[in-house]
Amino acid sequence: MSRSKSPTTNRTPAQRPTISLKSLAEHLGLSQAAVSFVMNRSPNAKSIPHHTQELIRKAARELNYRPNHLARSLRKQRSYTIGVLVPEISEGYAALVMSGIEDHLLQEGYFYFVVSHRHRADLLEEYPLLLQQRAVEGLIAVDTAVAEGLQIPSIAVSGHRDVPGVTNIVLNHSRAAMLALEHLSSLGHKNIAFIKGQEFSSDTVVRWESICDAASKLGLTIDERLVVQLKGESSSPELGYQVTTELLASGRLFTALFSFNDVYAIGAIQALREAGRRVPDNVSVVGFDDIQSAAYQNPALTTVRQPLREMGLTAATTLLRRITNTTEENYPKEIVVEPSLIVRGSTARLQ
Amino acid sequence: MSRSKSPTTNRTPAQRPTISLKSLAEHLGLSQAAVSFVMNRSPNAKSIPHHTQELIRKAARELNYRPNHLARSLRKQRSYTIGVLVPEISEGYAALVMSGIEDHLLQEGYFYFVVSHRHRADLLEEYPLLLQQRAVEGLIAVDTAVAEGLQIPSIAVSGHRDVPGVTNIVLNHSRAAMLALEHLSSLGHKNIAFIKGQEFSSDTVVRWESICDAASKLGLTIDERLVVQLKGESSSPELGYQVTTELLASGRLFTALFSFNDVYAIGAIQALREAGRRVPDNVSVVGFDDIQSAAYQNPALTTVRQPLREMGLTAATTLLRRITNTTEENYPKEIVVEPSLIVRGSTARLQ
DNA sequence: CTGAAAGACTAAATCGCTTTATTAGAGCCT
DNA sequence: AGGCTCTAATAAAGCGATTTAGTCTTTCAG
Repeated sequence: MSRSKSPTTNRTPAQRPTISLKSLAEHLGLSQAAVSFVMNRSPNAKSIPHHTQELIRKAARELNYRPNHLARSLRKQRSYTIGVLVPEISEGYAALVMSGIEDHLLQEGYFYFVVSHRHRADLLEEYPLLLQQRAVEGLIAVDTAVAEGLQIPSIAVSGHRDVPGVTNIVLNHSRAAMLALEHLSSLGHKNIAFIKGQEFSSDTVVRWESICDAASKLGLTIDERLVVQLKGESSSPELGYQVTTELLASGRLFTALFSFNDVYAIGAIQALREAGRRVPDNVSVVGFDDIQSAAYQNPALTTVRQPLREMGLTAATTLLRRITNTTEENYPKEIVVEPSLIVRGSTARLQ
Repeated sequence: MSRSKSPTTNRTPAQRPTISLKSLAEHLGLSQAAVSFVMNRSPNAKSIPHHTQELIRKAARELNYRPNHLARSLRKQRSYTIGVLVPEISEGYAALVMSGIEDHLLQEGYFYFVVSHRHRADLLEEYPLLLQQRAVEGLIAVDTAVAEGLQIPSIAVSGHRDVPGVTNIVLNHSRAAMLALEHLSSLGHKNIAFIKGQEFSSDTVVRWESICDAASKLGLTIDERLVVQLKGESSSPELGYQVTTELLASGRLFTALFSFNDVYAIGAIQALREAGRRVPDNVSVVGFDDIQSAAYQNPALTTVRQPLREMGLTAATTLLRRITNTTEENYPKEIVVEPSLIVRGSTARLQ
């Protein structure tokens, strides 16, 4: 199959085929058990003399022994694998959370499967089952409403459903809304337009409620005619462009716009610009999330930052703790993380 | 553990614990073999009467039988799992390729592990081995120089190393360079600055060579003093900002800038703007990749588009073909994909 | 009435490991 | 000599499937 060009220069161990415990044991003239004990530094190995242990390790190295993880998982009933369920990989949101997740998991010797459901109900139902068939020890759902009744510890990042057995990692939404509106209000804005998230996004409802709350606390009134709702599966700036165009067409006056997220804010700014409205001179725009490119828009985007990487990290840490803690009785129901307002060039004092 | 609130309303099958083949067989009073035959629609099942088959399937459904994938993999020596090695899970390059990969893999019943090496040499060496221990049937390396001597079929997306056993999926770089330079040249630009990629990026060398080639074909001379090289691990626009600032500080005249990728182009535009140079009036900027936000920059970014999703898709398709084809003798060594020039607002005729 | 073929299954090996229980011998004590 | 403990291991069960090689009926042609 893989005829090596120069069999004499096999530098890396990777080049030689891997060997089973059985053949290693046979080669050594020892039992599989003995070898297993030593390789795993199991307490049972203490009766095996150092000399023999060295012999075993040496042979393992030379014959390139690498235990088959499948067999080990099956036997130990531990797969050291978890499942990550995201709406879509290519979105900035999921990618950032995932990178936080990965940091912790791989460090702890876990691997993970990623599956993206693209908001399809059938996949949303099927994937958790498939993952469980593959013996994942836990599940992290990102921006996804997980079904009830999972058999394994689960974490929802921005899941917003109170499901037994699931730890929710959520942003402090009232604070987030307050940060944004306070900022706009302090700049003198009163006529604020809003882009609401799609219905399938699990953040949509709570975010909107928080906005209404914050507005009333600040004495701002929300004009329903300045509120547009995103529709459709896509998560490209195009959507923000569309709804903003509609908003402009309606003719209602607004001096500020608070978008559901940065991506749509970017589309919105484009639409405003094309309509001859300058940002931030005529309209101030606030985004949400603080994705990488937010800082590099023109103008740079003022936004409510979600600590997405940290949320992923927290998700992973909490999940592993739940997996290794034998007592699952009082797992954390909710972990709240704090937003921060990043003021950049897309907002300015009302003139 | 999971005390169900209302045990009478167990709607979804997910709520009941899964059961083993053994217990299912016992419950039915049949052998495991018989059940296995039927569940897998194996040819051996043809001697089992329809009536019994139905009984088996019914019981499987009711008792929520879901075969343990670990056990199955171990026995069949097929894991239906592949490994994906990326530099970093970010919102840009890797995420797009991954979404292409995922599309095909999941559809075909494969799952995949993602690992990111962050350019660390130890991880680059270790991860392929760990993945093989986990019995992945193939490997896709994205923008990563894979080590030699893998025991499994492997695909490198923009890998640029001629490693036996690896199928390379590469962009037609000479065409890419030609597209960009032709465009700039036709707009009258002669003094073109270049941002070269970091040394660790596998595209860097071939891209630069293609640029030199194309330039000489077009009769353009490259002024070495207008070439800056990116340094450092980061892949944020900040880096592009920095090198462009240096470029400007050097005082050399240039009317166009070709960036290693869109992300750095975005940073570069920022730097140009802050230095009082207008894009595209004073300087035309061409990016590379066509990431999502490229279209929504201000000005919208002219860029050489890499079909990243398609490259991921091709990688997955090719890999699965290699896995299922028993004859690995003449696997494809290289698959070339074509770039396209997306002309937007960041380039203009020299004035 | 017999032998072969078909029908309806089953027993048991196997994948590669972990882990419990057991053993065989050496050394020491009484 | 017999009984202990300690050392240095090993045998074998088991994880949960798949799969090969049967076994026991029944049917049916000759």
